Amino acid sequence: MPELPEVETIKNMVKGVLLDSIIEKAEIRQRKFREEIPQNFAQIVEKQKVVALRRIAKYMLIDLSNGYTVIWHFGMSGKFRIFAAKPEVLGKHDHVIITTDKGVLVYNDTRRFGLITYCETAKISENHLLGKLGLDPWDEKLTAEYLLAKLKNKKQPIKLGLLDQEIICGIGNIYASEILYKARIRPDREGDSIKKTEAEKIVLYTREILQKAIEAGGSTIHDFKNPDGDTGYFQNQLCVYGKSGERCPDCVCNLKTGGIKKIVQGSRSTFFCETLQK
DNA sequence: AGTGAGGCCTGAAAGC
DNA sequence: TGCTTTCAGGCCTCAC
Repeated sequence: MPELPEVETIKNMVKGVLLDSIIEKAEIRQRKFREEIPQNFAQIVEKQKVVALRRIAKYMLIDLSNGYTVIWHFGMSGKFRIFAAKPEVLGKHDHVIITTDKGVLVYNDTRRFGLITYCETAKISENHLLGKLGLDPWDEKLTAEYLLAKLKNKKQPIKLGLLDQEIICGIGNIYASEILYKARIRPDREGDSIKKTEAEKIVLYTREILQKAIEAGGSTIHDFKNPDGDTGYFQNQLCVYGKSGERCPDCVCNLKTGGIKKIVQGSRSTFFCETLQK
């Protein structure tokens, strides 16, 4: 579920419980996720101080005082809740409970597509999960030229190019549709058909949309909840995602054209306006 | 090498 | 009402 803005929201909200705290206990009630939680996970993190919280792509990183970093991914349905003390009653999918001297984090992940592991902080760039990731949206190396070079000879639709975490990392299915809408580019265009001015728009709107989404606390389409139990608000600003048949906000045409279209690409839904996106 | 389909899991919502 | 099918903010692996 969570894309970059939602992970950023989660990171900001767990700061109070995690940053500069001492991890007293890591209770693992379920180990089977996208990767199994390592057997010695609790041993690695317990009694350590949290020295930094970071986000890389859709991963949250927790840097510990012993030179290890916890790598946490939320998959489609992962979420935290924050408590002052461990709740007496836990839910079916409350899989991991982190107790610090500042509070308790309960990790709930219905579908278990998330992932929790660790690696040496110094070796993050070699990590198999993090090492191959492309540029962060705000990396200054992300330019129209970079994007064009990555899209060269790509016959894949541009929408799938935006979802490719080895090009730009952090964009997910909602924001890919939104970015292409703002850039006025049809999602089914071949990657290598993108012109320089269009690549510039993609870079610009990637940053703008993700930034606005972070400011709104992310998007809640199905069940995203931040650690306070609240939904995000960016869904109210979405232009096309999930709105097939409706009129897009900037459209000059009428509904006789059928409104916003939904197509399937790479077995995921894409939404776009046939009138405005060329 | 690059691409598309299928799979991992569970539950909500839609369809019949 | 109840059963079946479809779909979901991600990502990996396997065939071609």
